[in-house]
Amino acid sequence: MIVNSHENVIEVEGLTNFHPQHIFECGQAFRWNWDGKGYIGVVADKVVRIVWDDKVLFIENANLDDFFTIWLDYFDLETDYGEITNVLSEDPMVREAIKYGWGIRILKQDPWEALVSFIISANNGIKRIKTIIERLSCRFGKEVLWQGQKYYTFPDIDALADADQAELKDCGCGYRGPYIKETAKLIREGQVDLSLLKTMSYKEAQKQLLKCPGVGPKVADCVLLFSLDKSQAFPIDVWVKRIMETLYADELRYSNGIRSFAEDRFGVYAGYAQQYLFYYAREMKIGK
DNA sequence: CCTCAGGGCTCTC
DNA sequence: GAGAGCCCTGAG
Repeated sequence: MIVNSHENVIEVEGLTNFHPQHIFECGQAFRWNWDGKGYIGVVADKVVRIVWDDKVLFIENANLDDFFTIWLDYFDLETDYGEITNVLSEDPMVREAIKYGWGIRILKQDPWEALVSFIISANNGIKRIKTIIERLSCRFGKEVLWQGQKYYTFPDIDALADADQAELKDCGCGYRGPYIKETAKLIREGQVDLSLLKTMSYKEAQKQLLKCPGVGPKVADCVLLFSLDKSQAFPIDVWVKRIMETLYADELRYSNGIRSFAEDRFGVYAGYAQQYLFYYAREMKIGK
């Protein structure tokens, strides 16, 4: 991996297993949007555009300092996905799924943003999730300008802890409004300390997250996988449930549920396997 | 126009 | 542990 920079654009060469569409449209993050040239996203207080030409990754509006403090980690560029896909390919089902979802990377998002985002995700479609998060950011976040366009940071904890229910409702949160506000208050009061969760075990961190209203096993697993480096998390949504019951019907008959089966089968790579399977299920419209 | 499902959770029994 | 109900919106 060779990194260069000029005129506020980072160029990363020698990268493999990087497919922007699969990364940004697999439902792990909700603030990346295609603008005709690349994917524009807001991470912390930075707006960047990601352009990929099959050889070089361009990160526009970023300097070298940002690259090493933010983007290297955010895009999980130091993880060897070749090794992960090799190991997972021992399972013929996942090997097939990887054909469709190759180039996925698990983004290392901010835990607070991931927590709120996946509370919103409950019983909701990706399109509406994105709309709600944009409205929340627009109303409660801070404005960031880039190339004459306005973007908004994700709301901080105080902003949502102090939000009016009516405002949350206006943003389209529906019945999740109270969950968001109560979760924000719980974190502000220190009853759940997100900064400690990375150093905890998967099970301990999961237990903490489950204290938050609106957070059940699926949402907790998403937060653990997408923001807390818990690669053994295996979020089971309707898509993953369907694809697992389709692909592993026989094995599941003799196992103690999907979660337990995935843990045994995929181990610490369960989260990666889940991403390939989720993408595969949606592409193939399994069960539809 | 209608019905239904969507990266589920909470509450009740 | 099983089941109903849930804000709202896009898809059919």
